[in-house]
Amino acid sequence: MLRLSKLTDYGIVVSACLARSAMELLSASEVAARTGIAAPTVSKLLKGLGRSGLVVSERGAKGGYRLSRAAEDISIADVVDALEGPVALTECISAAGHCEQESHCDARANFELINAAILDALERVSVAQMVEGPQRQYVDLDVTGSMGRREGSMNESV
Amino acid sequence: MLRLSKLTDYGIVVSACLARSAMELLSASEVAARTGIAAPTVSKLLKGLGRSGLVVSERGAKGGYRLSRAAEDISIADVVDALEGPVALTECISAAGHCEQESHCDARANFELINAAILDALERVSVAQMVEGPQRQYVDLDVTGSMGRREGSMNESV
DNA sequence: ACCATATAGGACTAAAGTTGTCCTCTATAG
DNA sequence: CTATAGAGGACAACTTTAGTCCTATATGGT
Repeated sequence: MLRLSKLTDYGIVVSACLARSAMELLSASEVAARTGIAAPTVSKLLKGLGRSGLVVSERGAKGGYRLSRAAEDISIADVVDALEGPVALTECISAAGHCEQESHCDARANFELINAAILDALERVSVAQMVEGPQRQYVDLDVTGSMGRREGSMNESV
Repeated sequence: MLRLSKLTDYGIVVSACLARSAMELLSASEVAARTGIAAPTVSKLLKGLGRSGLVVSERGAKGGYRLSRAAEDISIADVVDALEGPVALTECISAAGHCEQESHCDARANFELINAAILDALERVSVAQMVEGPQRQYVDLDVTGSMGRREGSMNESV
């Protein structure tokens, strides 16, 4: 578990679809057709992404959606944030203090760190990269070189 | 969002509680009293942790639970895994292939990388550390110094 | 031997969140 | 002025999660 909601997952696919068409205006139904996701759902997602400013819309006939900025500048964290709100691994991170423990809760500070690490992982991948295919870059520079262990878990082979 | 279930969150607290008492045997009700979590819930969690081998139990009067190995050797990822199953950010990571896209899904490989990075973050913190309080080590090297970056995250100092 | 205490395991209920659909309103191109 | 397309919100079905309870089994102490 520890899973992204399906809607958010779709949201990333939808964003990637827009990224593929650069700055072209795509209607919600066009996106639905291309991604295979049900039209009303795509519509809902695009509205949500629009509210957060990740995509911009044009109404009326010939209207549609496009990304508000370069796909390289939109991270997965941005999309997740737009659709599910800020990443907060545990309740005590988002909601302050109604935790009976608090006093003897050394855990919290550590949770915040874990949370930050996860957020970092999500920020490090852009929508553009999702379109491009497996990211050598990411693998080489981040997971291997740093994000991971000191000796690099994933591909030492850098 | 992108949140751990509350039960898992409690599970970590329960594990930390056992860690605090070293190898002493604690009954479920004792743990409940110490953590402030409802007794039946604690009981349920301990059973779950027992099934995964993270804690060992002794039945009968004077029975109770204790960690099966040193708290240093149990990571948050272990606890999450025990209680919610393997970390899988998206469906396509755990369940193979019923995704209409698959063909033009460059996303998947990237999801796997993000997933690995998150898993890594969870593996890097032990239950023992949750008890010890804020991890200077981690803080200095990761959040402060870099958190993301190439310079070694949690304990470069290894 | 018996009883009190504890865990094992599973059934079950209630609450909450997630998904997905639909309807009405507004804006724009032709 | 009409067809198309987004905006916004209501809502119903479904799934998951959280928490409780009950019965069976094991063990220590009297």
